[in-house]
Parts: sequence; C-alpha cells; structure tokens
Amino acid sequence: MMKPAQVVRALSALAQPTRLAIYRLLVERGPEGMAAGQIAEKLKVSPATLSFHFKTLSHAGLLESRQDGRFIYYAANFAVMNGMVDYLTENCCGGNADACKVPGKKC
Amino acid sequence: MMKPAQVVRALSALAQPTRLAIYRLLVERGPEGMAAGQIAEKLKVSPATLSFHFKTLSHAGLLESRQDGRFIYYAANFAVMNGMVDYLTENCCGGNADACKVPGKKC
DNA sequence: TCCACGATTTAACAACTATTGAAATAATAG
DNA sequence: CTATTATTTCAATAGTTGTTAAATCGTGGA
Repeated sequence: MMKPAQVVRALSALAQPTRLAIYRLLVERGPEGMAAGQIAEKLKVSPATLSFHFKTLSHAGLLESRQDGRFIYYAANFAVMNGMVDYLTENCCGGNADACKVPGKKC
Repeated sequence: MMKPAQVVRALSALAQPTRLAIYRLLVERGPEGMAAGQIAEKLKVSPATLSFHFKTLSHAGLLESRQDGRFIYYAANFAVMNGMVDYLTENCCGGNADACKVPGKKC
C-alpha cells in the first residue's frame, strides 16, 4: 500500500489543468509515450512551463522518461495511479459488500 | 463523462493530507457517514480547520452532508470519485487492450 | 426565553504554486 | 568545431492555500 505522502503528491500533481491534460494525453498514448516537443505543440504550452510540469509529474512517480536522439519521450506510469486509486478506496464501506458502491471493488 | 474543471476540483480537494484522511475515514464509514465532531476528535483537527476542509470537499462534490439534531453528518459521495478515475483512464493505451495496464479497465 | 453546545464564518498571515521570458545546458548533424 | 534543435534552469511576480483565534449561527433542552 502506498504511503499517504506519496498519494498526496500524486493527487497534487494531477490537480492542475495543464498537468491533467499532459497525463491524459500520455495515458491515451500508452507505453510508447510522446516527445516533449510534440506534447508542447499539441497542448499549446511553452517549453519552460511544460518542463516545470514534467518535473512535478515525474517527482510524483506518474511519468517515466527516456531519451531517443534529441528527443525525450515521456510516458504514463500506470502503477502509481492504480496505487492511488487503491489507497482511496481501501476498506471501503467498512468491508460491507452490500453497501459498497465502488464498481470493481470487492470491499 | 465529467468535465475537466470538476475533475481538477476533486483531485485538488483530495491532494491535502488532512482532507485525504477525512475522505478515507468517510469511505471506510460508508453511507451512514460520521458527525463533524467525531471526525475532529478522531483526526485531531480543530473544528474551524475541519469546517474549512469540509467546504472544499463538498464543493468538489466528494462529500454529502445531512443534519441530525445538532450534529451534521458527512458521508463520502462515491460517484464523483468513480467519475474522476474514469476520466483519468479514459481511452487508455489508445484502446489497445493488450498494452493496457489498468486492472479492471477494458480499454 | 435563555443557555449550552455543535458547527461555521471571518479576517489575517505565512507558506506554497504557476507562469513567463531569458539564459544555460545537452545532443546531434554537417 | 560550429550551428541547430530540444529541453531545462533561473529569477521575478502574481495568485492560491492552510491555519489560527475570535465572532457568529443554529439547534435543542431547562
């Protein structure tokens, strides 16, 4: 189970329109990821601002990066988001499956 | 599907240690919820601070409240969190189920 | 009605966050 | 090596957030 501080960091990282858009774009893109410049162009964000947000997302563990030539590819790390969701729904409804309203959760 | 602004509001609301603790406590408690005073005592948070956080969580749609005598009971609203998770994983891996790493998601 | 109790509001302040442009760094191609 | 492209760092500013104490609101009982 994730530590509270890490969950807060992940939530905090996603709680910003530009970063949320970056993350969603990379979730859609899958493991291949996308180059920083392409993301900047697609989302119409200045390189400096984008870099700042990459740092925040990476520090939260939500992004992986790899260099390919002059380009840096970023990709979503699904494990951290899954851990975040598990943390939020842990022991939901006190373990009463009937009362549970979280789909896919076995309480 | 939820609107981006509402998702950001929900993530933002949970991206704070005290509010995350409040929400988890209420998720565990289920639909019955818990009185404000009990939560304050359990989490050792001052009433004023707690009230401030209730407002933030309620405004994000994450909490429901009902008055019972002098007490106000708060309960988690699961629908909004589910919507938040759906928004985050929407169209994940571009619809390629094999590449998808999000358990319970059919891509 | 008056009082006690639970909960919220307000105002103030310190701490943190996002954004920008300009400068600096890293990597490749010629 | 130099020019070029991609990305990051820096510094400054404006805006946002969390906490506290004191004041206020609303409910139920004497």
